[in-house]
Amino acid sequence: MKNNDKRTVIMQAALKLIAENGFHGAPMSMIADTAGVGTGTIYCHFKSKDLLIKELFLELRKKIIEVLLEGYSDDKPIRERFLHLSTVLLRHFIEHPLHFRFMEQYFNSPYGVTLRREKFLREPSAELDPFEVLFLQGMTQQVMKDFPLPVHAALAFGPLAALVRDHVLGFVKLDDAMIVKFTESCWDGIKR
Amino acid sequence: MKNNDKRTVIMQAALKLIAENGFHGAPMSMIADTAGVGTGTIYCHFKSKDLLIKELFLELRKKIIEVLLEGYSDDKPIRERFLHLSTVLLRHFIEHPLHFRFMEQYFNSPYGVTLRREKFLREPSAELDPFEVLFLQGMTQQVMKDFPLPVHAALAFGPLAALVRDHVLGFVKLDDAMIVKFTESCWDGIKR
Amino acid sequence: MKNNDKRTVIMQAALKLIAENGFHGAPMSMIADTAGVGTGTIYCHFKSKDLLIKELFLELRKKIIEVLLEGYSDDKPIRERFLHLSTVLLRHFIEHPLHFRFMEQYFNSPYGVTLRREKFLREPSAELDPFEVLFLQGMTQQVMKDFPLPVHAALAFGPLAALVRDHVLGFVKLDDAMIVKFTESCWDGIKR
Amino acid sequence: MKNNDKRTVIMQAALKLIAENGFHGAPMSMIADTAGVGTGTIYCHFKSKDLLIKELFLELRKKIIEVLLEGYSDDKPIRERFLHLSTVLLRHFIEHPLHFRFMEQYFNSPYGVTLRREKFLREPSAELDPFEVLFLQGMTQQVMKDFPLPVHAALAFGPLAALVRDHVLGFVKLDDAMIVKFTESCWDGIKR
DNA sequence: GATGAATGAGGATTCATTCAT
DNA sequence: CATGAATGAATCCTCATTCAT
Repeated sequence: MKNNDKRTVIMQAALKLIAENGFHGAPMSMIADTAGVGTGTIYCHFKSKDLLIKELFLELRKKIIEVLLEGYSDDKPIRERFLHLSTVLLRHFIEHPLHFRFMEQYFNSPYGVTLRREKFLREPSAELDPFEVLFLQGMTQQVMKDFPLPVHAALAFGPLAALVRDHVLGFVKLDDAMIVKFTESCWDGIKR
Repeated sequence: MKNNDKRTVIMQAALKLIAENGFHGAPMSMIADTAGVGTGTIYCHFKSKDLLIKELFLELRKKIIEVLLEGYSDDKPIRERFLHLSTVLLRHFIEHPLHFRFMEQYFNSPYGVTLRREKFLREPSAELDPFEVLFLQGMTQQVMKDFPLPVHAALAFGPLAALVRDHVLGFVKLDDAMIVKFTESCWDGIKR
Repeated sequence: MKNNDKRTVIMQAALKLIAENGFHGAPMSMIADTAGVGTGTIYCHFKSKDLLIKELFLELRKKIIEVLLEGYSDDKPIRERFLHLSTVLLRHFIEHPLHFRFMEQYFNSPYGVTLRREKFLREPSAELDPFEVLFLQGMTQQVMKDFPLPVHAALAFGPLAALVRDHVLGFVKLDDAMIVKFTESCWDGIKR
Repeated sequence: MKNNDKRTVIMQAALKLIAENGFHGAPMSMIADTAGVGTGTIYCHFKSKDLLIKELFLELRKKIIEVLLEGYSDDKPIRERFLHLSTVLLRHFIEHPLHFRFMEQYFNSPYGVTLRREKFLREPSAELDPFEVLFLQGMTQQVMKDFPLPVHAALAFGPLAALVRDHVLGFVKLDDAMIVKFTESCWDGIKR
């Protein structure tokens, strides 16, 4: 437990510093200070800065997937499912701006490129994420436009990421009504 | 002419390296090597790395605005204008992947945040970019949904940026038909 | 203990190199080499070159003040006190030529000017150094000429500094008799 | 004449910048800018920065010697001659603070050490400067204390340099009465 | 002679990582 | 496991000097 405590505290510190200052604005020594541990201690838990970042990413992603799947059912209509997923995701990032900022940094960096490349190259048999399943079904049911998956992803996540960024920076204020209208607009983009 | 030659060659080298490796993956020494000049030479033309980056950004933006406004007229219908601007922008980035990658790095960095903040804080009287004018008119004419400008921007640029990123990384292949269908989908997202 | 060892060793190296070659003839890398440590190590103990220099100065000054006040008493006659202070100071520098050379560099640089300015501008209530007290009392008792403090300082320290410089460079050889005669000559300059 | 113009203008610029900022605060490019000439031009007139500095020093020294010898006669009594030389020198530096600051930088640097060493090692037959002649005669006539030349130099120039420094930095204000009293005090230090 | 763009060695500083305690 | 002092490669930038025009 003590072990896990330190580990968690280090990840929190890294999350905060990287989200606020970027990878290069978060030296290991600063992460250690913020976490209240010695520099060397980080290396007891993570083999390198790269791996610390990668693990942090995996954890945040895991959390996101959990949130997305909470109360989610494949039985409901495509549109409803899309709106549910989008809304939940949007709310999650609004509530956890540091998570969003970190993920943004991550994807917009060699890490992210590698990740996407791995995803792109994976076996078709590999597990799909809920959005991918949704898009494929949506096209099969002819409810959604016929596009390659990355295009659908772009139409669905692109606006979301852009909007959250503006929100996090304080350029827009998003209330519930706006969130609903916004996700419906995203749906308008992909629906047939 | 010679003067401008070196300057241009340095900017090209910086563009390439920053686009491919990010700001921190493009040391001045590497830029100099790539440009085939001495390290000090860069400082004859740009006072600092920051200013080199800033000038590069301004140049690329200027070029983009030129391209956007070429053959653009305020007289045409909103939808047509939106499709024109989107298509031109999309094509421009597809043809100049390095420009896109650079702009992406730029916006996703303290530089970009500053820039957006300045734009956000500016006087309402200041000049609007063509997209902003378009959005405002679209709302006035009740052709487009009623949203704050940042939301429209998110719905319009978000997918575009996301798609170009995937294209640049080789995850999608965009032909003309796809481009048309894609930009129309973006329009579907913002049209009333 | 180990900690203090390195710190001391670094300061000694800096003292030697700066005394011999000036601030600009003592790069951090050379100081590190001389001290037998890595370059980065210096920055574990001193935040910057400036601060290393400043701390070195403060340490040397502290040592000098200690030496000056050892066996010094305000009760003795002005002349005797002056001769005591001058002699002790002269001997100290002769025994520690590096200290002298460093102090000289320091005072003849922006550091020194700042220092003198601070001293000049300080509150009259602030603590005076032993020489200043001596000069003021000397004038009150009408044993010394009536001059502003800086003039007395010039008459007292000017020759001393000039002589030590020549001694350090090997241009004069100072034996005990000469030291006595010299300090008495300085007294002749300021006595009434 | 044009030739000489540039040369002079460069030396003036170097004098000003070095006096104000030290050798390392006066890059060749800055000297060129201040002088209103191209960087390369300096090298048409001076083979290197070192030589520019050395020539500047020689010129200033020449000027000083001229001023010292103006109206100076070996026939007058020692004391009068000393007071004349000291006063003239003091006034010269007060009127030309940049000259003083430059000379100070020069002497307090490897240049100065070299110079003094050369002077020290020179043939006894070589020409003596007026002060040296004066000191030797003063000792012969038993008007002055019996000291090696460097000690007399220290007693005579040390206070002067220290005082001018304080004056230049604005720490003392020297009027005519003070100058007289001060040089007499210097004489008190060396007279028998 | 005059120019100033070009050069690259050199200097201060940062930071991921190691290792002795 | 935890620590944090030590390390040195890597980075940005400066500046004396050269040389083609």
